[in-house]
Amino acid sequence: MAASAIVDKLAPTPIYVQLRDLLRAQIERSELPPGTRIPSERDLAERWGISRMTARAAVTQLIDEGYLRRVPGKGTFVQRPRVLQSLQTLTSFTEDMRTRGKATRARVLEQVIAEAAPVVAARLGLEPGAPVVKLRRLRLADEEPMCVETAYLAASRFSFLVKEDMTRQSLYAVLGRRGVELAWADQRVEALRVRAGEAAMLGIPRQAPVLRTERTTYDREGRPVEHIQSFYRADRYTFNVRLFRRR
Amino acid sequence: MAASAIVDKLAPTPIYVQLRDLLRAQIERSELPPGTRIPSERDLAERWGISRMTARAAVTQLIDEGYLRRVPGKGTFVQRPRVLQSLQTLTSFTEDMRTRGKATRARVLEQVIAEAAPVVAARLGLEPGAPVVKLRRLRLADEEPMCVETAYLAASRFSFLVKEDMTRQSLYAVLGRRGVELAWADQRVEALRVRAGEAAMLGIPRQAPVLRTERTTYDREGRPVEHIQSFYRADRYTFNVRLFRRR
DNA sequence: TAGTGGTCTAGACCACACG
DNA sequence: GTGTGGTCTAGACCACTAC
Repeated sequence: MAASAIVDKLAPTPIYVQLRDLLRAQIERSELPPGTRIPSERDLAERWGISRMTARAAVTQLIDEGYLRRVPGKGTFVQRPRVLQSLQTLTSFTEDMRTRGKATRARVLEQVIAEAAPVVAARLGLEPGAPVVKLRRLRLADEEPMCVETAYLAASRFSFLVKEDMTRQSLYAVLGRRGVELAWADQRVEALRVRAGEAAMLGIPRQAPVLRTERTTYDREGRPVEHIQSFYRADRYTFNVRLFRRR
Repeated sequence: MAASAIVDKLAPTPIYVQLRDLLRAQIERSELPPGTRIPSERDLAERWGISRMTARAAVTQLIDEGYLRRVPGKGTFVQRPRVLQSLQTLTSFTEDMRTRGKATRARVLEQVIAEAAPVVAARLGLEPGAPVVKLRRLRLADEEPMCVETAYLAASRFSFLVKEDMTRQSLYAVLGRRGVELAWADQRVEALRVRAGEAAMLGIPRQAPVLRTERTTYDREGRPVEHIQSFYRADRYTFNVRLFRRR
């Protein structure tokens, strides 16, 4: 590996970001195959004419991203690629279906301001009966019914949602345009026998099993943003996650 | 906050670990309530007689753990507590039930060396037909059947498992004692109608829905360790996760 | 203007791995 | 012993926020 001067100390991009992106690119192009030892932090520093702490910052981020692994006394090694890429877990229905190569559409069943039921209020950190936007949709993937989804959001912050056209748009996309940055969600998944109303809409037999999910999503400040209850057709949908072990 | 000399520079524990634990304890005891600005990095450094970079290391870890949040130009603030604590997601059945306050026990149905079916082999990175440890158990929580679980592990590495008593022990505990460090897992959750055999063992009616999960777990080196298929009683079990949004 | 986090330097000593 | 990552220091300049 030649010490080409790709890292630019005068550029507005931090040096460690440049080095990080460069190393990541090499790993993804398999120039640094899994198991390889990358240059030591001192080597990297000397090669790029930067300090060791800066080189270390780049390496640390790639470790957090799962590309590298440090072994004290031995070196830093390229990890074998993860089966799914990254922890892209919290996704909207639309994003979810897109990665599966399906086109999505929705039939809006309700899009109103309503009073929060106690459970919903608790999840959203509101008083019971507080006004919430209620958005109930039948969601289709490649024109086939996939799930019935009901979303609740505090009307005090998100009343604009009752005026949006929600047949084509992802709720997350709309929120994103309004500057809402979603950060994490707590989700619960269970199996149920379908109820009559949902059975008809989903086009499945009575008594068929459905996957019910309940999700509360929070923004970067830790404020609850939405609470969503969904019923998925069990014959068309599985829920996939990557779990991490607590150190 | 008095500058009591709790941080010990001569102790074997790194300074930033001491400061991190101290700050985390204050947050968890609500001495630093959500929204509070914690002292600036320079303040912390001066108070504890350490350098700013060291103080910063402590803060950085608490940010990764979700306790704090940096706002450039303003300060570092305590995050509101997360509903479930942390990302302790990848857990064994035993660990899972313990956090719900239930005692666990297992009935071993099979504990043998078998040939890997194609699906299992693919997940474990083996050739079809390669020898695997097959461990099939009925798992009870407070003496009530909760799930039927079948675990597969490469016999080349884990043949010792056929000799372990698996009625009381967590598989993860056994692996841990042998130096296997689990890191992450890919899991799939779906809803199904129960099959006759499992219905009888779980003590639920035919046609009842069950939650089927399939999990492949990897160690810190990224090698697949186990592949597990489980059927959970839908009336007794829900699957909970915390999802994170890709930045 | 003063204070904050974001980045960076050029050193240092330590425990651990390996030959 | 040499090399590795793990930790730590005592400064520095920057962009941003708030007053």
